[in-house]
Amino acid sequence: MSPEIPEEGTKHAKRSYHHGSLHPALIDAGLALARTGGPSAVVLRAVSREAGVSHNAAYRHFANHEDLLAAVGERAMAELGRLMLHRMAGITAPDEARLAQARLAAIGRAYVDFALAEPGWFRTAFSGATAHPHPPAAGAHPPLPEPPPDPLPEPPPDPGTDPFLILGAALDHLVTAGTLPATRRPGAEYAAWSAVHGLSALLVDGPLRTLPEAEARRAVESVLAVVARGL
Amino acid sequence: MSPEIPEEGTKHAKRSYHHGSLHPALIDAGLALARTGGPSAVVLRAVSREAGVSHNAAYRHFANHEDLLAAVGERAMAELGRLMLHRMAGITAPDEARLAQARLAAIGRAYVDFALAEPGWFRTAFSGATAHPHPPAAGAHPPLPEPPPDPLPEPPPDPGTDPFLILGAALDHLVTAGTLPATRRPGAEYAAWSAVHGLSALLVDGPLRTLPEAEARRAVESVLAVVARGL
DNA sequence: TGCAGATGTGCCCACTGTCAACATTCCGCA
DNA sequence: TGCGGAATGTTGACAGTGGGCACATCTGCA
Repeated sequence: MSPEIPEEGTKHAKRSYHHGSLHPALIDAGLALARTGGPSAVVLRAVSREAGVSHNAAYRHFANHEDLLAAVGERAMAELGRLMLHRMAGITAPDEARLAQARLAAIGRAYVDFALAEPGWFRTAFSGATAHPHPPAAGAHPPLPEPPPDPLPEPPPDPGTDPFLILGAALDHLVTAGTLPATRRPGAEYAAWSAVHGLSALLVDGPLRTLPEAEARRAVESVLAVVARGL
Repeated sequence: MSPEIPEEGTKHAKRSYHHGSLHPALIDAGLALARTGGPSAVVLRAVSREAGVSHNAAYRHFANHEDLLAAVGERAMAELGRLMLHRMAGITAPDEARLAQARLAAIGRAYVDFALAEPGWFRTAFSGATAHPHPPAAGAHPPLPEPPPDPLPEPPPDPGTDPFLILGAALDHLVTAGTLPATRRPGAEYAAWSAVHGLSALLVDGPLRTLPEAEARRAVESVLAVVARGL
């Protein structure tokens, strides 16, 4: 209304009408809000406010609220993938077979640990409409062809951090190490992923939410053991 | 404002100021809304409208929106349990061992089928704060002691329809049939439940949402096979 | 230099959950 | 029988939400 002087940069130093990089700034702000409050905290207006911009500015970068939430969820998913990779990298074993097994268990543990340590991000990662275009994939995975460098503004945010692909690689390793019969490889990710994701969901949001820490730990190991035996 | 004649019963016949049984009516209305729209469709005002009552009337029966949603979720959960029981009842087998195995598979299939057939209810059942007081239960389940008939207005809505308890009974059956070593019984529900719940969540809301029907079927069987082998 | 498209702002709307004040009805007790 | 308190429903208001529109401001390219 009144021609008040707008305080000259309320958070970000140089900002005169044009933010410069609102798109990533909005995602970052959303990620911060999602971390503590889950997907429902990723409120368009709060995100815009956090980015030092009026609501509605976001509509220049995202089609709608759902679109923004999906972008934030994708980042949260990548965060999960990053933890899986990190844990996997720290594993050593006397032979290839045991290495492959230990790695599978490690990424499984990482999955649940992430859900428990960052429930806000976990919920957000799976709340969005992040419709993975995972094709049937009932066969073997070639090592990430990724033929056309599609001209999207955002390069697919680290294709290496996709939890599903990380799991697939771990299962492939199990095959080459001779631990998993090749005939059982197709579809194996469904069982492994489902078990670990289900436990995470039940512990974070579901009826197992009240399980005491120690019992939860035991449940994780129990689930991992069943999967290892059953694959 | 103006003293208009209020149409005399807009849906339920006799209703003059007092509804008579608003509490269950609200839950029923919520259940109907949840079925098609999931938990986010269980809107306080819409539910009240559906029950033929002004918004805010619900506050005489539920502490807040979350409370109502939890009640609706509990009913949706019971619906899931009902399907599991129904499917289990239809199973026959030449001997006890195979019967127990087939039953376990049947309730697992029922779980996923329910999620796929009634995604709205499935989401609602697990969205609410229905904090099951499932204690550690790492031991054996005595056959539902249920000692004090607690004076709650709502008798625990059919204790027999609790999916978790149904699963526990099926696993117990596996033990008595000699298929599952008793030493492996503790914690077995975690693996079984997690696998089936995880697959459901991934198929309904998660990255596997775009999986074609046939592939989804295959994934279910794959997951069930791994669990059966791994338990 | 000028102007078209990109980006950000203000104002508006319908809708939501929740609160407080009020109206109506029911039930137990005299 | 009657009456008063406790349940139960209603009305109106509030702040906060996602979203649409017109307009302001800036940036890059001819």
